[in-house]
Amino acid sequence: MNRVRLLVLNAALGPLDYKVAEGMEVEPGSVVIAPLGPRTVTGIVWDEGRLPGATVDASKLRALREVVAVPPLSQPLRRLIEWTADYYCAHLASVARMVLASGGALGGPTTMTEYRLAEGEPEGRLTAQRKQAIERLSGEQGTIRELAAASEVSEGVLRGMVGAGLIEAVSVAIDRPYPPADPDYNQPALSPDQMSVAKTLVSAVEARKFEPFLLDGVTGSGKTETYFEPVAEAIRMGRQVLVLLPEIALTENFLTRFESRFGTPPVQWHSSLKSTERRRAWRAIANGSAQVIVGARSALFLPYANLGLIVVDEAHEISFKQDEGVRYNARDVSVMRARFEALPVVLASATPALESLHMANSGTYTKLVLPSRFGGAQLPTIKLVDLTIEKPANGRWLSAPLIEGLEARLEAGEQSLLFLNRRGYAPLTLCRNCGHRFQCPNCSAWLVEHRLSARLACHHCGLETKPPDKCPDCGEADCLVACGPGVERIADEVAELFPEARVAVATSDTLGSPERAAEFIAKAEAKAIDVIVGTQLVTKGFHFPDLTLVGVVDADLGLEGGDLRAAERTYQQVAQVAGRAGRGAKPGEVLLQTRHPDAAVIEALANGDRDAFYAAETDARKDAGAPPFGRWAAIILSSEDDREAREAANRLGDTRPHQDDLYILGPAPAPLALLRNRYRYRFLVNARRSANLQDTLRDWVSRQSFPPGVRVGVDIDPYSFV
DNA sequence: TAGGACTCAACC
DNA sequence: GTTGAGTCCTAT
Repeated sequence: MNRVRLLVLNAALGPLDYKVAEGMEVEPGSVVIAPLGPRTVTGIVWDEGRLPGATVDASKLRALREVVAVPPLSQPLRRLIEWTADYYCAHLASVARMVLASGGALGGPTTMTEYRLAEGEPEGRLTAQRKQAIERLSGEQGTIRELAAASEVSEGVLRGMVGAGLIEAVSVAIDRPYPPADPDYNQPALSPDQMSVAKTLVSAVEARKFEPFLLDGVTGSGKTETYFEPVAEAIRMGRQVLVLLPEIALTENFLTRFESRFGTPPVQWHSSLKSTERRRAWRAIANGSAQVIVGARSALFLPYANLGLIVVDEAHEISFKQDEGVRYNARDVSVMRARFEALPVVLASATPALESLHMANSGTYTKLVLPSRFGGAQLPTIKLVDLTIEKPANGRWLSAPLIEGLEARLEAGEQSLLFLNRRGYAPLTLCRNCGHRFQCPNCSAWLVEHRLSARLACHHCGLETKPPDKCPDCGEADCLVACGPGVERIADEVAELFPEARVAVATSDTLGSPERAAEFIAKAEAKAIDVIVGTQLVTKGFHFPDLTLVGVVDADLGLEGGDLRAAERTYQQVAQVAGRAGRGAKPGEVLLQTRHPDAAVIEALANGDRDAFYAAETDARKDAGAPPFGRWAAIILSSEDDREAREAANRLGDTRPHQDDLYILGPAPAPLALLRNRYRYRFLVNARRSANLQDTLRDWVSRQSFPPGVRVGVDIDPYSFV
């Protein structure tokens, strides 16, 4: 082969042809560096004939610069890249970028220099900056850039400290191997149900062929221990396993359980890995030496050398859907990857997405059921508290029955969990004098007061400001009033009601890092916390045996807003958080505060009638032509200039396709009409299953050209409708 | 008339 | 996406 076609890692460029230099060995999947104009680009040698484009005259071809010293991307992975780009209307280059996630992992040196504080007491006087660095960097090691971020001191100051001997350089080998996991380290005792499910999955791993499973097990049924058996089998066979988790906050719990089963923690992959760890993990994954990889959705696209099993835990979680860049759903792409790689994939959940359940019920997925809790624990009883009758006091959010429940648990020395899916103290802050509402300047959203960090924060763009002393509108001092509850406010209310109770707030603000999550779990397990007040972060994964009361502060919250999956999400969240109660010997109780006790979802939750909920939801989806019976897509146009965005959207609207199997709504201002300083307009597309949705959208959007400031994003199977 | 702001096409 | 070339404009 002396002429090759490259997929170059540049979204704006189509495939480019090159000639292979004399003596250079390439094959499909080879990662190469190619000259491009005065620059170079990274590219992947692609299969002949699979990247369409005009053929360039041989005389114009330039020679490839070099072949990067990493294993070529496998054929199944190349098919997955093509499928993902095609299905989600994304650029091949953007998908390929996710595979080569860590540019630094490609070639490069085998050792890296990291820095840490030098041993011994620093001598002489220290500047404030240096002092701060010394205080904050204790126990830290990383590149100068990482240390600068950790200490909030500039890189220049740190380099100066290296020169002064206050910080020392350490050489770290990138390819040092991970300790091997022992499949027989600690075989747990499984229930008969678990054993039968485990056996099925182990055989599937041995069979080395594509088979999707829905592992449908009630909360506390021991799904993790069950799927550890096929994981062990894959390790014995020398094959790799990928376990996808929806949130980093859940990783800590998983790591502990994994280590006690296999004797060593798995390899981790997530966005906050340090660059050295990232390179190390990437290379170990690509050369096959990493055995079990636990990661967030981005781990799905890594170039596994020898994958034998994929597990998607808490597969119903919407955080598997990526809402920026390539808008893919890791749950669905996992199944496709398993298909291309010919291996089993397990979607595990206590509250499966309707789509997954539908696939299982129609026989496309093999359904495995764990119907009861492990160790004889009972599912909790669920009671409704009708807030229209049991009204909390003015400015309070906890009803009398819930307060009584808390009191009883405190007296019995048991733990309680209050769930409210709202971070911060209050969702809205206003001026009592003039009514001024604090709004994010970059987004159409209120600023949320966070008292723990004394900030007003926008949950959409990350803006944080100090709460002002006086109203910016009318100038009145000390006039800020909080409107509505957030978890911090609920925690305050509990502290006022029970001053002796030890209350902990559990949100991404307080448990953001693995260390803090671990600290929280340790404290909760040691019963150093009486009442946990948390957001959706506490709805899954946690296992506290003495937690016997779960209070859902506002069961209706998820039903508001125009989300097409609102009912399902409410059901899942409440069912999951209810599942935290009574996981040990003592039975659990769940109190749902609601203003709509007659709503179908709430009734199904109260009666513990999952089938009724799914049946009602199935009917509703059928009527609406929603998944799995029809399909949705969104097109979002955005620009920093409102008029430009609106005009582009209107022009696109004028050329909309007219088809019987496709309904197009819009354009309309997106529910979040301003996000990160960009004005947004949206189309919603509802398609029958018979419609060729992607081709139609691609054709529609590509016929039009947009001004450079306008971004057009296509979202297939959207979850977020903002 | 040098230099800045901007547009545009090519990159294999 | 990035770059260099080309065009137009303006401050000196």
